[in-house]
Amino acid sequence: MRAKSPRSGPYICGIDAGLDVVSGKWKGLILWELDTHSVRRFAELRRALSGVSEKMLTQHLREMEADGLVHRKVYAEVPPRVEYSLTEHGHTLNEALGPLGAWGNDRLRREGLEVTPAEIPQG
Amino acid sequence: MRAKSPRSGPYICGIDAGLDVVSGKWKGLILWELDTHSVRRFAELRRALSGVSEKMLTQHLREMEADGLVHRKVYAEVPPRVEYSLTEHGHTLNEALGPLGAWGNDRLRREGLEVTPAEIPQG
DNA sequence: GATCCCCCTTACGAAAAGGTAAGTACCGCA
DNA sequence: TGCGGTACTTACCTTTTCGTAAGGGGGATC
Repeated sequence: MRAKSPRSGPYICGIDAGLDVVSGKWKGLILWELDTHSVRRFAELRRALSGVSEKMLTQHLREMEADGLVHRKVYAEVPPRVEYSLTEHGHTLNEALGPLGAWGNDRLRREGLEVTPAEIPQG
Repeated sequence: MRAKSPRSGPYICGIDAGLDVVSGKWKGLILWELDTHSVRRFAELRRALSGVSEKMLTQHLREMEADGLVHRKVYAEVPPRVEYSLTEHGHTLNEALGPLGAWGNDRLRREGLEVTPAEIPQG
């Protein structure tokens, strides 16, 4: 199921290694969502990331789990219950992305770019 | 020649808008290289980014120019001379990427990931 | 005269990323 | 009995991204 091989070649620098784990259409948002809510279930994430497909969501979550960013806790219940949360590394990564988010907000403002309505998290 | 359409849909948040301009195999490194040397010619960049093809380099530079990150100055000489440098926005973006770079360096260390030899810029 | 350097452009193709749709197995509710 | 909810998996297809290879037009160098 793994769509992203664990990286073919070596990394070039820290930014390269940092960008690698967040490159993915929804990863930044997953990080932000898990940081603000601390614990989220699969369906909650799916509703929060409007437009994401179930396939992409599970794929991204698995990759982020493999990268040590999110923790996945499965309850042996029926119906199934799975809870996602950030690991310590995921939390520090989210903090490291703070300045980039601020820069991005500036960019949105100064270029008058379109932003999805409903939610405009200031993250 | 534009390989990346200026973004189909709206942005979700600042991180989304920030990641959009740096997603590209060599963009982080171009940013870093232009920040440390302030002015670089095409061939200099090509040598610095070992492994990049000319096509990708020009493509990335054009996209970053369109995004207002780099400034492209062409001298009407022969042989042609073109100098690239960071704009103000490119510079602030690079600063905003600092924490991510530090996080990435931590990741490289703690996971013992492979890094390209020769150059290990601490950026 | 041949080759190299400069800064690209173009064409072609492979690989990766992402989207769509359906199926799984079980349960509660009406 | 049928539908919706839980958390996925699988197959198939399109789009995007990246790489390879070649050309181009002039000048300098050997």
